[in-house]
This record gives sequence, structure tokens and C-alpha cells, in this order.
Amino acid sequence: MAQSLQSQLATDILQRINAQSLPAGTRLSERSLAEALRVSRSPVRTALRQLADQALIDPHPGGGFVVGAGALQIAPTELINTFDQENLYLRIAQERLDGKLPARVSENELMRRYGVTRSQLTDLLRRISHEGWMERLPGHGWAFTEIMTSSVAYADSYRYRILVEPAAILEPTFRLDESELERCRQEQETLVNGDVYQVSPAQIFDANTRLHETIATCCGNAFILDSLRRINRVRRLMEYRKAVDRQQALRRCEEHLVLIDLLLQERLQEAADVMRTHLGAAAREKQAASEA
Amino acid sequence: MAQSLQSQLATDILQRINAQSLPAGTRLSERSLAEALRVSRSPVRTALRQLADQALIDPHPGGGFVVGAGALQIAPTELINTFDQENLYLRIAQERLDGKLPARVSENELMRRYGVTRSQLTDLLRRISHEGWMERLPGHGWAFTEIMTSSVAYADSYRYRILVEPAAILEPTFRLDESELERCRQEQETLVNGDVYQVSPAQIFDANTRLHETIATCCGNAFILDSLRRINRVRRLMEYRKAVDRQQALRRCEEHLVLIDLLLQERLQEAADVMRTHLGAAAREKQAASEA
DNA sequence: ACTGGTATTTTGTTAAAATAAAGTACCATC
DNA sequence: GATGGTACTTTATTTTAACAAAATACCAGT
Repeated sequence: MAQSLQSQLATDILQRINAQSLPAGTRLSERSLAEALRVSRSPVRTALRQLADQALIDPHPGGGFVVGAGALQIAPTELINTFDQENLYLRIAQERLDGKLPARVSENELMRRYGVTRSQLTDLLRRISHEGWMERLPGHGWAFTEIMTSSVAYADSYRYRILVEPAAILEPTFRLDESELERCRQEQETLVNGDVYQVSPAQIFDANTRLHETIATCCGNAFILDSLRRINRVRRLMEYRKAVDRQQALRRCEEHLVLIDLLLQERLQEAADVMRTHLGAAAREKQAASEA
Repeated sequence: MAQSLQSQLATDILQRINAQSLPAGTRLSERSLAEALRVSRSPVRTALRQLADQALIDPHPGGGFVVGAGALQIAPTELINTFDQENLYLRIAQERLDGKLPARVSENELMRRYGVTRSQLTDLLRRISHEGWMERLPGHGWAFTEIMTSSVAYADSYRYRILVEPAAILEPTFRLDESELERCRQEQETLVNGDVYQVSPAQIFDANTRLHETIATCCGNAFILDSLRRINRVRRLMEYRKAVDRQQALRRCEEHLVLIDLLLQERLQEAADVMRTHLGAAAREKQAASEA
């Protein structure tokens, strides 16, 4: 972790520039960035200097920095930094799913095995326990939960989503975030127009998850959004190791476009119905694939 | 924490004896208890000696212990030990809800304020972050989430339950746990027969939550159960500080009995409908109370 | 095969000190 | 009033070593 917050912030800042499509020359205020990223000015300052060293942002006369021409030319894939914790996180999940890790492990064992310090591990285990796939035992050590063990967990996750996601659209507090949905639509269109055969399974999964969570966000119920986020993090662990049927993925993306259009036209009841059949179809195909 | 696992196990063991209504004289095997409680024999052994010191269990000729006459006469309320972490946990929630704690705090600040060590705090924060009402900031310190801040969170929790709990009953994987449900029925009957006017608000809340979670358990979907458990932990923080309308509580318990009977008769569709109206009525009354 | 007893290993907590990272307060400037 | 620069404070990680608690392995008895 030690040095990583600063470089993490550097990529966060780049992503913000791209997300808001800030034109070159826009001033990057330390204070507003710090507030948006929920940290103090100090690490933001260091991050900005790092970006300036890479010539991605330009110094402003009299101090500070502005968006540089280089910042807009960075491909999204390059932004995904080699992020230590994320790698270890995925590695632990993989090794457990491969049966290389026992159902119960002590913290010391994990520290030795992966060469991390206690507080690095503490952070990691906090995240994992938040997502619900490991839990601390009453005495010493940690146990993987059934979510990771049982093979029915995957089917369960779809049943849960079929229950909640269509209903979320019909909540009285549902308020569409059009600009966010537009961004998802562009992403889905790129996939449908051929990218679905090019990009990595992880990228397909992340784009789809982003759409589903964007829709769930609109319902305004913190508990619904929270539970779906959790489920998707666990699903990701299993999806990442699966081969992707590109044709199926294409169909799902096409359905996503239909869904987005219905939402933008405020035809919520129809959107909910499409969501239900969409999830049902996905669940069936995944089921068939896992049985094959 | 240090000394608490052993005494925690002691009360756990007593609760097991009562739950399974083991007759006096039943042998208490160290190994089976250790496995059931997910710890090793060592702390179980110490816990058993503690119970023997209190004459709640009797020594067995040749070693070990058996259920004593005293163990069966302990009232459930006496079992609730003064449990350090639980007290601090509730205190933090209270002080935040009372506005005595700021929205952001550092770990050191919490350690000083409550006089606990870092690893005690780590445990506590892990639990809280698992339940979703505090989260670690990217830099230093922790922030309370909207769940604790916003006043709509309570209404949100009911909307979520109305969505999920009736649907859980209708899941194809729903399998009734009759013995657990019978225990809940007894508890509810005691409440209806006058206890609802006697016992503490916390006890009413816990009994009701136990019933609802028992039903959710029967649906066999780990994600549904998990999300409801989380919500109930957060609800508890808010319920504990509220005055209870005993008459309303009585009505809810009566509805619970109707619900239980329908479930035991396998009339699931009707049970789901009762659950929906039951939660709707509770939500309306809570809403009215908070506006008054 | 299962029980309790015992000895041994391992784990995780604690406390203290050094250090790098992050947070904060105040400044002058545009 | 918002900006960047600077000095200063606070935080949290990383050590280390000692220690109590928990896990484990092995034993003999029923």
C-alpha cells in the first residue's frame, strides 16, 4: 500500500479528465480534486507532480497545473495500473477456487504465503469480508464462506438479481441519470459494433456490470444498490476465470441497448420486463454452460 | 477481546444446551463442541471449566462434564453477558446518531476516545464496515456512510424488505425448517400473552428479527439471507434508541402468529401476501411515528 | 472409534519507537 | 474568494520482542 495512494490518485485524476472530457487547458485545482477524491491536498499534490513528470498535464503560469494534450490520448486500458492489492485479491480468489488454498487459513499463513505485512493483509481481509466471501473465525484464522465453496452460489446470484433488479426500476423513488446512462449506451454500442469479439472477458464483464449498477443507482435505495454491488464483486471472481461465449455476450449487449432506450423513453414497466427476461436468459445460458 | 472468547464460548454452550433442551446428565464432548462452535478444543476446555466453577455443569466420573441441573434453570436474559465489543459498537452508533461524533474520524482519534487498542478497533471497524455503516477513506481515517446519516435510510430499509421478504417465501428452493419455526412461534406466543408489555424494546426487536431471519433462511439463497441480516443490524441501531409503541408491537406479533401458521400449513402464497401487508403496515406506522 | 488429559507449536495481541505518508493551518497572490 | 506554496501536525505503517491465547499432535483409558 505505502506508496500506492498517490499513484492511485494519479490514475483517478486521469479517469476524471476523460470521464468529464475536460478540454486541454482546464485548470486542475488541488482543493476541488482533494474534495472530490475524499483525501487531503497533500497526496493530490504529489499525484499531480507525477502526472506532470509524465507530461500528461502542463504547468500553469504562476503555479498549479492544467489539462495537457497528452492526458486526452491515453487509452482506458493503459489507465489500469498494476495495482498491488487488486492483484493479490484476485490471486487469493483464484487459488481458493482452484483448491490450492484450504477452507481455513490463519493470518500468519497468508502473510508468509503472499509476502505482505499485517496491515496490508488487514486492509485486504477487510475488503474481502465486506464482500462476504471470507469471514473471521471466533478464535484464530479465517474461513472462506459458502459463497465461494458451493457451486449453487452462482445460480443463487442470478435468482437474486431477477428478484431485485426489475423491481428496482419500478420503485417510486426511481430517477433516471440520463448522462450516466448515455455513457453506458456508448460503451454498449462499441461492444455491439465489433468490440465484443476483440476485448478481454474482464472488460465485457466490467462494462455490463457498470450498466446494471448505474440502473440500480437510479432507484435511490442504498440497500438495493449496496447488495447488488456486493454480488457483482463475487460474480466477477468467478467470471474472470471463465471462457466467454462471444455470441452470447453480443446478444446480452443488444438486449442492453433495448433496455437503455426503454429507460430513456421513461417506459419503466416495459424496461422492467425486459430486464427480467434478459436476466432469465443469461441465467439459463450460464447454467447450460456450466453443465456442459 | 483478549479474555472474551472463552467466556463468549461459555454462554454459547449454555445457549446450545437450552436450544436443544439437552436433559441433565448429557455428556458434553469437547471435540464436538469445538467443531460446532468453529474453534479448537483449548478455549472450549477453559469455557467448560468456567461453567463447572459456577456449578452449571457437573464433572463426569473419569473426566469431562455433563449437563447439570443448574444449566436448565438459567433465564435467557441472564445469558446476555456484558460483552465488551458489543457495548462499544452500540456506543459508537449512538454517539454518531446523537451528532457527538463527526462524519469523519481517524483511527487514532477513536482509540484515544474509547481507550481501546488498535487491533480491538480493527476488529470492530471490520464488523462495522461489513454491516455497511462506516467505510475506510482512500487516505487516512473513516467516514460514516449515508445509511447512518440520511433519515430516509429507515424508509429505504422497509421498501427493501417489502421487495425481498415476500419473494423469498415463493422461491422454488424454499424449504421450511419446522423446528426452528416452532421455537419462534413459542417466543411470539409468550410476547402476545403479555410479555410484550413487560420486556425491553431490544428483546422485542431481537425476537421479531429472529423470526424474519429464520423465514429468510428457509429460502436457501445465501445472498437474500445475507442482505437481510445486514439490514437488520443497521435497523437495530436505530430501533434501540426509539420508544416502543407496545400496542403496535402486539399487533405485529399477532400477525407473526398468523404468518407462522400459514407457513406450517405450506400455504406459501398466502404467507407471502401476509408478509407483504405485515411489512407495509409496520412501515406506515414507523413512518407516522417518526413524523409525529 | 471416541473420550479427556497433556505437551508442544503456532497464532495473534500488545506496546514502543522510528519513519513515511497524509492531513491541517496559515500565508501571499492573482 | 479561490488559488498554490509552505511549514507544521497528525496519522498509520513497519519494525521489534515479549506474552497470553488458541490450535495441534499425541497419549492412555474406556
